[in-house]
Amino acid sequence: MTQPCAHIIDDDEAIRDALQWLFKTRDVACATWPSAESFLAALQPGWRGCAVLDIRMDGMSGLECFDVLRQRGNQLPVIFITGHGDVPMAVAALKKGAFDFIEKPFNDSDLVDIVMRALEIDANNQRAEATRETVEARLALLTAREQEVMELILAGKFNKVIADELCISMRTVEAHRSKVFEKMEVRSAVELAQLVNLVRNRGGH
Amino acid sequence: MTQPCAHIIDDDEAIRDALQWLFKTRDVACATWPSAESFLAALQPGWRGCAVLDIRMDGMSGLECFDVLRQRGNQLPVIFITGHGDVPMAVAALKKGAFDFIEKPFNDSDLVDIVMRALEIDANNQRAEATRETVEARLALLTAREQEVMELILAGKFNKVIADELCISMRTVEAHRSKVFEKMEVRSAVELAQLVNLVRNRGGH
DNA sequence: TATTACATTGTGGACATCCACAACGCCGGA
DNA sequence: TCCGGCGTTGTGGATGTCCACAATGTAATA
Repeated sequence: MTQPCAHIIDDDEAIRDALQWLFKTRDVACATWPSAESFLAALQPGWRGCAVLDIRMDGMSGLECFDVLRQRGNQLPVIFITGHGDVPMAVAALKKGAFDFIEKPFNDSDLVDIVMRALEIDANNQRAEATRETVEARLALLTAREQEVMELILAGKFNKVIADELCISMRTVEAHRSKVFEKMEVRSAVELAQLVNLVRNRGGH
Repeated sequence: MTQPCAHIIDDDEAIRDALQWLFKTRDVACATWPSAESFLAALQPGWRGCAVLDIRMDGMSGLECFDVLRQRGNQLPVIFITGHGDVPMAVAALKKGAFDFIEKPFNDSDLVDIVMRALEIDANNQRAEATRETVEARLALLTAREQEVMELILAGKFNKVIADELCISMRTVEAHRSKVFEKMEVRSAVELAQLVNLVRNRGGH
């Protein structure tokens, strides 16, 4: 079973062990990985928690690992750790969406606090993603025509107007409308709008 | 008239002049301020553009200036510049919502690029804010009762159900509903939902 | 005190939506 | 070739919404 945990990715065994021990004493579940490659190879979509990622590692660097993670569509909060970081690197990492960026040596309690905040954020993300996926799944059930009708419903148009625009009878629109409601599991146009707005809108940071 | 411009805030006159010249040659409108205090004293809500803020200044620091700006509800993109920055400072600034954080000496073209991106972002924000304010203004016209009814409409409930929940007649609900539509300038419950969702939802970065 | 804003309710009709029952043509897969 | 999904359309009725016309009571304000 995959419960939320902090994934520690560092090629230095001493640090992995130290962090593992640190998190253990603070009751934070964690897993350790000796390289970016091993972590990415094991990673499953659906893993929750966060990643504590060392930047300078043999093989793939932490920064590259982060890019791959995001390319795979994984939105896990990532906390970078580095002993040789500079301001431009930190700025670039955060602007790309890293959760935090700290330098060694760091204060243990600070790291734990950051990780716990990251875990909280991820728990929220999980709820949002679950909702999103549910809605997307329902949307996927709609035929092209039904989606077309749905858009016009969401624009607040009357069946009569929709019928005119699509050059079909009002009765047909009603049929599609009914199907849309059924597949989307809503009982009114307003509920539909609320539901669809859950997965749209939230764009453009 | 206040057109979008880059506000350069630096206590070093040589730098102000240099940046002003730089922006002028790149056709980027700008204004200069010799201190955080002078900028904040002149600042009007509604000013658009971005701020290029030196961190180390006599009197109020750039970081403090940023905090005051945000406390006032101003969302202008802020680009920090510093000659003595470190990673934690940069990280803290970005996590608080700074647009960018660069070190001196910096490449002129880089700064111009950053500022131009900031100006773009701000132009988008302006549109979003304008919409938001329009909707908020309409919402403010609603009486308490009307808002109450509106919430139930947005929940997708029938007038009959709303009447039961508020212990009033269906006719009264219809009257409120009508008033809500009129004041919100929409013609259907779906339009209302779309409009209100523009100002809700977009929370929780 | 007179005015105004607000919440409340009723009647009646026009219009829109929801729904059950019924049917036809097209197209792709078994 | 037959079946099933899909888009299409119709009828008719129950239910919900929109709106004009009309009215009453309360509270705050000018």
